[in-house]
Amino acid sequence: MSTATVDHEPGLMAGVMRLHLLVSAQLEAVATAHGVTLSDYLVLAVIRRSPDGRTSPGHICEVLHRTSGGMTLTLDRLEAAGWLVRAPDPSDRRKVSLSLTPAGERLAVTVNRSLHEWEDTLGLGARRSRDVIALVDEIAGLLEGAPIGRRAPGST
Amino acid sequence: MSTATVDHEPGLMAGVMRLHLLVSAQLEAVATAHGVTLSDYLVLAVIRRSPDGRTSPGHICEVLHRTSGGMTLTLDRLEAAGWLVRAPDPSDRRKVSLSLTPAGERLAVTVNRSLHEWEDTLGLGARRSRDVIALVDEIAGLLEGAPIGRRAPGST
DNA sequence: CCCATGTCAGAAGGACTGAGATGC
DNA sequence: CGCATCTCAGTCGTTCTGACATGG
Repeated sequence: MSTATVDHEPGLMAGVMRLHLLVSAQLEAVATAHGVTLSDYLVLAVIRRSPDGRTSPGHICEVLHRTSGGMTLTLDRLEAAGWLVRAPDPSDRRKVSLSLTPAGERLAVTVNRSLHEWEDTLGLGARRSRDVIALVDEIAGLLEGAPIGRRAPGST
Repeated sequence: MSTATVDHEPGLMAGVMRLHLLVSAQLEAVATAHGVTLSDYLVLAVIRRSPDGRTSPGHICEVLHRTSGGMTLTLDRLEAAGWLVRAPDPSDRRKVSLSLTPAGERLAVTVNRSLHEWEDTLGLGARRSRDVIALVDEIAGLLEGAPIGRRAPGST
């Protein structure tokens, strides 16, 4: 059985899993405290952080790994809630231009602030934070290059 | 309005979010490659890592932040798939004792191995890993003590 | 009698698939 | 004509809520 793997530190996966669960629960809790799911907030956040505060459904699908069919439903819901509006894109009339309403902007900002407060709660000092950021970014970079979890561009 | 917060490194939450999304997608991908969802795998994993390879539904609910009603359904599904069995607990006849079947054990081991391979893929050296583990454990510890996301014990 | 554990039935909410409309 | 972008209709799998049966 010489599977010749690096000897597995018996705690990394367990730790990753534990952290993943914890982070999931808490991010979700922060968002729902403001009346949105984390998924919905992420859609608003993507719009907010796009150039001019505008993007297309397709772009959101790529960023959040969602299908276009599903995204239509989500956008319907968010639009009905008065958090975003759809407008025709002048440059390419196949596209739709999404932007936040004032209420959507407020919500996104509020949730974002809560998330930052949650972050502060952890009590990492500024210096610690910098190390963590570097590590987080490094690992995120590795993951983006990883073989698993890539998406074919043409998601129906 | 001197909210006196630590000045927000403009990247931590973004990084956490990005990492969270990436990790979610990849853990899910690893699990589904073996024909289970991550959620289902986690149930199997909790059983496997319990003393004597046995636990109760209630215990799994606590660990995974799930409701008992929902857990019943999940257990029904996993039992029907032949991955676990329910048995009466001799010491307390209200309880149910869950254990993996050989097939369930095999599946859990296989997925676990894939997760470790995924971890190796990242190419963190053994030394790096140790640092990451320490950090992960530290942050997980902080989160477990955090105010948000606690669960009342009596989840119906 | 009260609490704990688990199950059941019903319902909701979210997301996907495949087909189709419109425009480039 | 082929491709891209988005929408629509139908469906599915997962989880929750609340009521209930059983046992300590």
